[in-house]
Amino acid sequence: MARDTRLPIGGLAKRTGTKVNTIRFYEDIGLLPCAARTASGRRTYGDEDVGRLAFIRNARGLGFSIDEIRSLTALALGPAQDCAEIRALGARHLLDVDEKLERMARLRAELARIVQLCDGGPVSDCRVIEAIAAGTA
Amino acid sequence: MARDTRLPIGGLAKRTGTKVNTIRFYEDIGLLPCAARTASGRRTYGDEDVGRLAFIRNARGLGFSIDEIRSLTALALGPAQDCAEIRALGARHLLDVDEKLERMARLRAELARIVQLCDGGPVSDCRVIEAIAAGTA
DNA sequence: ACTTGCTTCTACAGTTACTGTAGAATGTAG
DNA sequence: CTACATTCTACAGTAACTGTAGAAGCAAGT
Repeated sequence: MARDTRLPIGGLAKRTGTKVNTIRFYEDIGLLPCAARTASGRRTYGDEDVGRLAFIRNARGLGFSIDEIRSLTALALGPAQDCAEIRALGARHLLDVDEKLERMARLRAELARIVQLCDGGPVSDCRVIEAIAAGTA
Repeated sequence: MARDTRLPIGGLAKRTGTKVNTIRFYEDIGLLPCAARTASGRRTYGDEDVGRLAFIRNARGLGFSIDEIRSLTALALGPAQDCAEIRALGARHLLDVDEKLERMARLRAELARIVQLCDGGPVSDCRVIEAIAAGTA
């Protein structure tokens, strides 16, 4: 077992791919508990902190908002019955993502169409501006 | 010809599906020119303003940033040669959108997988939290 | 004429999730 | 012992709005 793997904030940052300021920010808003400090007042982190921050970063990467992550961790620390709520939160988020994906796909098609309007034609015939102005239905 | 179709800010807002505050915001940052005013100091808008705001809203809907829209309108008002630049801007934005789409699709798959972990199993076996914490590769 | 109620005015604070900067102190390597 | 890197706190800035406060203007009903 690797004991005494205490990291300074920069180490934790490197380990989790997070910026130092972001870690302090998470502590400020209570997403991370207050870190332990050295005699001189510097933050030190252990394995549990690495795990918790990794969880946060992964959840953010999955598109969960900070408020959602707050719910998620609160539920995770709560009674086992709340598992249903956890799943519900995930499912709701999945619906959001699907909706966003659909909108983006439509946007993509429209944008491609508009950019095509320029392709190969003489420069003076560019209709991109007009196409955008005309609206995307 | 419909002359005298001057609108107050609320009318323009309704016509273009924009909030009143947003219109003022666009004026503040110079995206819209300063509006004409009535004797008592209220903004009035004509057809050209409707068109310009519609263009902005459509471009925003297509995901262009305000800075990009600034470039677009500057180029649109410039010499015809800049059409190539307009197309380039659109193409660049299209690449961005494609990239975002890809990332979101991957995220969607991972999220779906995680939510599945709960489905049908007993409540006490929920692994959503662990799955998120484990990272998404 | 008067009052009610809606719209508009300016100006600024709040949102989300960070990122960057200033200035001081502390830690580390040569 | 002297650089240089890291950390500390505290606050300003980012994007693109949204919301609020308090005052003033305007249109309609009585």
